[in-house]
Amino acid sequence: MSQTVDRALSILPLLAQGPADLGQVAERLGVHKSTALRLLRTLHEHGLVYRQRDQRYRLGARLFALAQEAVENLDVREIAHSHLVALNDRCGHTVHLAVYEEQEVLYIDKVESRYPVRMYSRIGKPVAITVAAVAKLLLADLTEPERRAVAEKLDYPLYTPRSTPNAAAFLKELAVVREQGWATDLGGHEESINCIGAPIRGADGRVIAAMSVSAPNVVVTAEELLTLLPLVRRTAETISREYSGANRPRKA
Amino acid sequence: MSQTVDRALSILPLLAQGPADLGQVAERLGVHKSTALRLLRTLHEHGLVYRQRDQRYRLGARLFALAQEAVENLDVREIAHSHLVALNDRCGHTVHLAVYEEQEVLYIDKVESRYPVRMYSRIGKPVAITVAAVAKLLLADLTEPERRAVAEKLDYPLYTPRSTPNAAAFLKELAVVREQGWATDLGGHEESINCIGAPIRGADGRVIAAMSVSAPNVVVTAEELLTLLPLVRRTAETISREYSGANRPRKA
DNA sequence: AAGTATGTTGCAACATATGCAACACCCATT
DNA sequence: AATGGGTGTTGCATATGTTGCAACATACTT
Repeated sequence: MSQTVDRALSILPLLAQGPADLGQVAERLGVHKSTALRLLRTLHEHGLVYRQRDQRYRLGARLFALAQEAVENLDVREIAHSHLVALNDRCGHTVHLAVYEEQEVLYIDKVESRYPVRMYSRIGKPVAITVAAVAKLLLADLTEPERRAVAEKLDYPLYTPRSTPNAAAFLKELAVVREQGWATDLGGHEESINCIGAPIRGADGRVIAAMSVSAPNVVVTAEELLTLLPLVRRTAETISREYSGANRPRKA
Repeated sequence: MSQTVDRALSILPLLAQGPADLGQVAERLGVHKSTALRLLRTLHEHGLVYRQRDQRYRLGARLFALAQEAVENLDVREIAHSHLVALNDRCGHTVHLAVYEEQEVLYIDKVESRYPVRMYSRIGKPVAITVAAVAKLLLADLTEPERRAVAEKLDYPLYTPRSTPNAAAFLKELAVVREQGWATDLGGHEESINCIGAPIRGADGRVIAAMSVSAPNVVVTAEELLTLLPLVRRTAETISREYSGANRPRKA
């Protein structure tokens, strides 16, 4: 809606891929060098962009501070955290918390496994949306037309042979998840890693976040992991209740 | 340099303090509602701002993704991480890694203490710059006029009676740190927590990052903590060497 | 049903962002 | 030393894009 701002903001994802110099930025934006310079300067003044000693630009530190403050404003996270830690204490595996926003699912909290073999993931990283247990839970709660719209827009990368192959399969899986109230990812993202997850609901029953427990095959089999399901669901329900209590209906 | 972009970006820190509606944003920006609307829409399209169900705006999820990618581009962090983990394995305490950028010091990595009593800190959070060991190390490496300029611009909050009280004391402390090549924070931020830190240097000898080990009094006394100093310094030097190797002088 | 608060749109007037061309600078190369 | 290509930077005239306005929606109160 605002061309100038639009151009300026387009610089950020561009720099996220790695440092770039003025010429590169200008070229990839399709604008004159002097224009790019002025946009970069403005971003710089706000700390979103940093100029390295070789003159190239990269993303700036203020970005962290902002992301930090943003995450601290998410009350689900605050409420959930201690419960996630408690769950990790009991089972030892990696615990994740994720939300859905603007067609993306992303982790907003994580408690690391106590086992030496850890899976790679990171708060803030977009989740593999077609296979992750938390993604299924969050999308399953959308209305039917929304689900279809999203499902059709997605790519279905075959991380493994067990990955969700296409929109039809994904929609079917979402229906199952919606019905049963929990979800799994059995080797769909990485061959040797399994997850089980449960939804966290607001006072109105809508899914506002999802949590999961992940563990590699070498530590526990999928069957053993599934025995944790009741515990995971109970934890999710506890968080839901606490969240609903804190966020009274119709009060802002 | 660009008024429009400047205004748009000013919205972000504003929203960092909490959700706000259109009117509030417009007022605090000093522009007309319609202008604010268009700026917010642009931010929204880029995912930096999210519109909650009560129509209010808050910071968006893309911000995390960006911050995440930003931190992954910092090669110091990548190189240092395994060494920080190893250090934590040996001593058990919380280990931090921090950098200086644009008048701010911030944590870019952290390995949690193995002890049950943990200190509060978070990657991305700006560091208490006048007292933290890592901050002293990073600032001590600036040129004398730079140090003076920064020292005079800072506030000196008295977190505890042992906090650095003013610019003069801070500059004196920086001189000491610069001389000895390591730094401490003995109860300057929180009464019961002590830290020791060491600098990480690039190929040209300049300090590019700083690391520290922190532990509360109830776990180890300050004297005991200081016995770890040689280990901390060795770790910092190892990281420095590796970093200097990876970043050859005058290349890229 | 009228009234208030909020978000939204179209438009005309102006301010502002734009590309250009010229300049400054750094470091290779000869 | 001097030349040349590469980069980043500045001033300026043009017109493009942004602005505030006023009118319109819409939702929630009284």
